[in-house]
Amino acid sequence: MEEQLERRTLDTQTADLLRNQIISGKLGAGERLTEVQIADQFQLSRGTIRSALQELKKEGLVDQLPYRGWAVSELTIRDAFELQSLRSALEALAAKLVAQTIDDTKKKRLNAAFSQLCLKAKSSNAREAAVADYDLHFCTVQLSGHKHLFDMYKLMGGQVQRYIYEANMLVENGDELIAQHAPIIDAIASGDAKKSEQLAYEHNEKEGHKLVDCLEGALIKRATKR
Amino acid sequence: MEEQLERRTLDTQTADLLRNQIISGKLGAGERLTEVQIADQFQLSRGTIRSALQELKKEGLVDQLPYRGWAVSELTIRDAFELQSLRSALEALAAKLVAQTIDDTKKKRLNAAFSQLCLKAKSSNAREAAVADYDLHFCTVQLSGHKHLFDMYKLMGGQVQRYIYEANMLVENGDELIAQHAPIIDAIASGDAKKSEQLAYEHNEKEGHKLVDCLEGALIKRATKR
DNA sequence: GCTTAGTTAATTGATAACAATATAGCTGAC
DNA sequence: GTCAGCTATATTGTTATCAATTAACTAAGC
Repeated sequence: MEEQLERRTLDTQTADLLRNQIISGKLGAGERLTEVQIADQFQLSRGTIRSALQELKKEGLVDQLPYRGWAVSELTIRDAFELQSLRSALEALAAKLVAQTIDDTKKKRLNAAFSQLCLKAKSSNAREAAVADYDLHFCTVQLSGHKHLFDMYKLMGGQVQRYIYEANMLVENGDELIAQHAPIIDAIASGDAKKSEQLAYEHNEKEGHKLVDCLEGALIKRATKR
Repeated sequence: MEEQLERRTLDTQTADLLRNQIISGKLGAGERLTEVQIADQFQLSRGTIRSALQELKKEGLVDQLPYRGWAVSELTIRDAFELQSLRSALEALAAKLVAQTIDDTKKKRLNAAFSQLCLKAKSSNAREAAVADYDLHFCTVQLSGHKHLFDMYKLMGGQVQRYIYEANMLVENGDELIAQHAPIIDAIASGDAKKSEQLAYEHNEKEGHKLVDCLEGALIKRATKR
């Protein structure tokens, strides 16, 4: 067991804080941010804040307006669609890789994440179910052992969680959510790489269309409000 | 016509310079870098260099060693394999999207890139052919109109070009290179999304295995030299 | 009234200085 | 001789300051 103790620099800590505020909507889309304002708020220097904002820029959560400041990025329907199609491609690859290297440890972790999803899907609110859904896919990416894939997935994680948070009404039917994921998990656990890949890809593709429909209602108001 | 005039900040310019040096091998894997040394070399301040290095860190070209410095990242066979499989997934998605939205303008740009590949494959050295290969795929990603996909592809571009540069002997046979790509281009131009996706994916998967074999020879020496 | 040049306030771009940390080499007890 | 602890040095982490740029405002000229 590695006692990693994780020394975290101030800029990464601030990035984490701001990221959470954006994902949770506390900082709304389009909201303007200035380096000095955040620096005052956190009692840190501008350089540190600047570094944190640059991190979030890479993740697509804020836009940099040269010499004018920063703004929380807008989450358009197009963005959500694009992110969903990227998830499809990446998660399908992950599913294939996990199936190819499945063992007891991985089965255990996979089942744990799936159980959590079942729990949340049945008893809890839609948003928590959506988060459990994301966690399950995150788990497969982790288990794939593909470092570059994992890094990429994390990089888009903020934006994905953001539209998940926004579109929590996506999951109307918990049982359906479970039914959709069960065959994927089965395929991975049985080591059928081809099938795992195919199912994971199709699942996300289908969800993509539903997502766009769903977000249209939630976002169209804000889009016109500019 | 937009006269974009592209104002570039110093940190991005330095990042570009360093990136090229790493891709071309002028800065070799494992080489140590210090902020002050680079700052002196370019007559810039440490803050600017720091920002540039952080950019390259995101692209996976340098590693940050807390309180100890920076180092050009090692390019392992595992890395090359992972990057190749990621390319497969992303380029397959791109091929599908381009096929779905193909028009005369896109056909023209695609054919131009393909012609360039044919030219380099026949007359020129292997490295230039490999670069033209990369440019062709870059072109499809661009034409897909998928902004997030494009950003991600660019983000891994540095590392990909790096192993392309390293493994220039990969292309032994120019005609084969052309023959491999022709059906993909045809499928895209004819608007067959499903087929485009399938062919692009398979092409890269196959190349992946060849790549690993090829790199094993080139990298194994350096790996033991540590 | 409309345009245009100049002015000012706000904000980042870039630099320089200070603080914290990790590594390596030295010293001395055992 | 070896190893724990100390110290010096190199290097980054963080802060503070100066410079450059933008955008909004103002007023003069037509």
